[in-house]
Amino acid sequence: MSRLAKVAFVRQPAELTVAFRAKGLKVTPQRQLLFRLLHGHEGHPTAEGLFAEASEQMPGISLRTVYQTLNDLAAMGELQVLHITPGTSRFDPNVESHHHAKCVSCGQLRDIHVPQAQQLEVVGLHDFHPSHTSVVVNGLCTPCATATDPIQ
Amino acid sequence: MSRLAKVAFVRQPAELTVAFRAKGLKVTPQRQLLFRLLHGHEGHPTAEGLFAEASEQMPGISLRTVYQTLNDLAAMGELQVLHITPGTSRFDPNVESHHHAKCVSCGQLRDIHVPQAQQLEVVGLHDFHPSHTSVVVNGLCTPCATATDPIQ
DNA sequence: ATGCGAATCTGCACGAATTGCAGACAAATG
DNA sequence: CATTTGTCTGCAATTCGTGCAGATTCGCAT
Ligand SMILES: [Mn+2]
Ligand SMILES: [Mn+2]
Ligand SMILES: [Zn+2]
Ligand SMILES: [Zn+2]
Repeated sequence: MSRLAKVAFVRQPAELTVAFRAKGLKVTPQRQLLFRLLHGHEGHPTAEGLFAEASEQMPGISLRTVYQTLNDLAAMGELQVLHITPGTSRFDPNVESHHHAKCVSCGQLRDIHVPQAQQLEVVGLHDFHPSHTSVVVNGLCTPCATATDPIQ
Repeated sequence: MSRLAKVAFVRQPAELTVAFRAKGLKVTPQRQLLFRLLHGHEGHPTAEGLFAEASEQMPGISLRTVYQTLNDLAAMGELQVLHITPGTSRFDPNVESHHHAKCVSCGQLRDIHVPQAQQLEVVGLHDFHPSHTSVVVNGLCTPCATATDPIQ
C-alpha cells in the first residue's frame, strides 16, 4: 500500500478554460491565474486570502475580480463555498464529497472523511427532501490545544 | 405513547435572571423581554429578527442591546450561535444536543435528531482534539420543492 | 426610602465582507 | 483587423456586527 493518498483538487486550469468558454465566459489572465492558484490548493482560503496570493503574481488585480471569478466557479459547481466560520465564506477547491474538522479556537478547517455520513439515521425530516449531508467535527487543533494562551 | 414530544428551550426567564445576577450582570427590562422572546422560540432567528420582535413590545429598544444580550447569553452557554447560513448568524434557543436540516433554496433551518452523530467514524483527525460533531442535512423544504419558481 | 457606583442603554461612527455600477479595456470570432 | 460582447478596475453602496461615550438605571448598602 505505497500508493499516495488521493487528493481531490478543483479541475485542471485547462479544463476550466474549456468549461468557461463553453458557457460563453471569457478566459482572461486574471482568471487563469486564479485557476492555477486554486488547483492544488490544500486549504480553505477566503476571497481576501486568494486576493493576496494572486496579487503577488499579478500586482494590480482587483479584489472585485477575485470575487467575480470565485462566484462564477461556484455557480458552475467547480468550487464549493463553505459557510462554517463566522463573518466570511471559505472556498473549497476540493469538490469531492468530504467533511471538515474545525478548530474552535483559531478557525482552521481541515478535510476529513466520514464514511457513514450519507447513511445516517435522521429523525425529523418530514416534509423535507434531503440531498446531501455535511458533517463538521468541532474541536481544537494541536497547536491550539497545546498553547496556554489561545492562538489568534 | 401519547406523551408530547419534548422540546428543549433556552432556560426559563427566571433562571436566566439568576444566572445573570450571579455573574454581576444586571437584569434590565430589555434583557427580560429578550429572555421571554427566546424562551419557547421554535425557530432560529437572526439578531435583526429578534430586534423586530422585541420592537413590537418595546418600541425604542436598540439593535445594539439585542446584540449585546445575545452575545452575553451565548458566552454563558445559554444560547447556541450557528454559522450555517451565509451572511448572518442564527441564534438557537434550543441548547440540547441536536442537528439541523437546511433548505438550500429558502435558507430555513429546522431541528433534527441524529442518534449516531457522536459515534461517527472519522478519518483524518490526527493531531486534532474533537469536542462535538454537528450534522447539517441539506435539501429542499416541501414548499420550495413544490414551487415551480424558487421561493424567496 | 436614599444614595452611590458599576453596569447598561442608546445612537452613532466605524470596520469587515460583499455586491452594484460604469466606463475603459480586452477576448473571441470571422 | 474590426466588431461584438464580456471583463476589469475603482469606487460607491450595503449588510452585519462592534467600539465608543454620555445619559441612565440597576443592585446593593446605608
Ligand atoms: Mn474541504
Ligand atoms: Mn436548532
Ligand atoms: Zn487551532
Ligand atoms: Zn425552502
